[in-house]
Amino acid sequence: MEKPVELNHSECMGILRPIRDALDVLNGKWKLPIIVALSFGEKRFTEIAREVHGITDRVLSKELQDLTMNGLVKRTVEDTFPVKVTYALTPHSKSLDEVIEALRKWGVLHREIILKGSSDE
Amino acid sequence: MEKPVELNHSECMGILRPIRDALDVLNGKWKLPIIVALSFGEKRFTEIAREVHGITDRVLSKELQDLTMNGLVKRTVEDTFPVKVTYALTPHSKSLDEVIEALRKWGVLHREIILKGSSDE
DNA sequence: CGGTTCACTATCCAAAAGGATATAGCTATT
DNA sequence: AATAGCTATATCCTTTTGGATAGTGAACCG
Repeated sequence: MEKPVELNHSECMGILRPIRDALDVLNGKWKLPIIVALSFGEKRFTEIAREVHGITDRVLSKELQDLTMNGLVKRTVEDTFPVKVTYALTPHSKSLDEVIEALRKWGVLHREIILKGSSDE
Repeated sequence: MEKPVELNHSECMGILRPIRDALDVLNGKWKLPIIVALSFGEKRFTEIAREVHGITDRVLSKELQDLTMNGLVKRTVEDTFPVKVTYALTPHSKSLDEVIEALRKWGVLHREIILKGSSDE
């Protein structure tokens, strides 16, 4: 018995892997709101917590770690008074702009189409 | 004490809502693999199940419902032999191509940057 | 000294996503 | 009638994600 044909898969995976990577970076309830908050300038932990309303410290901490590990956010510790920590977007995060804009545009288009209830388009 | 400034939020939400919509449609482990499988032509339930390896019937059923509700997949019941049901991408799904391509390109770029370990970009 | 701010971390929980398995209705074959 | 293939749906369970709450340590405020 020849082994089952799953070969189209390897091919698909080559396409899908980077897409998954990208979605993983952006996904979750808070990544984008945090990025947007930081797009107005660098901020401290509690400032972000206040602006991204509804997020808890625990989750914010974790999300900032994720974003930092993915090179989208730079964490800076100033060893001043009570250890000031600031978060800012990195240059790399700029490269996300096209992606975000593509998502946003499609989201708007999609909503229109769904609301029209066109079941065949 | 004036009420806290959460006004930037309404503004942010206007931008974020469509992005969230778009991510919700694409997200999850299986949506893209299913779309890719269907991009080679219409397929029947079990064909998709075989091609998208690892997916269970239960999940495939649910995902196809989601995609159909979102107008990306058309479900056709042919009342022939043993009720042949086929799934195919809709014209609307074509509009996703740019989004997917943007995600894919960014995923590739991102991987390069992460692998380089550049911690400041 | 007690209280507050900052930047977290720890513990516990609830909800959602996803997987394993079984089964149903239908037809076609034997 | 028994069996098998197709298209699901139902139950149950595990994993992941995110939320609630509290606490840490250090500095500053009164």
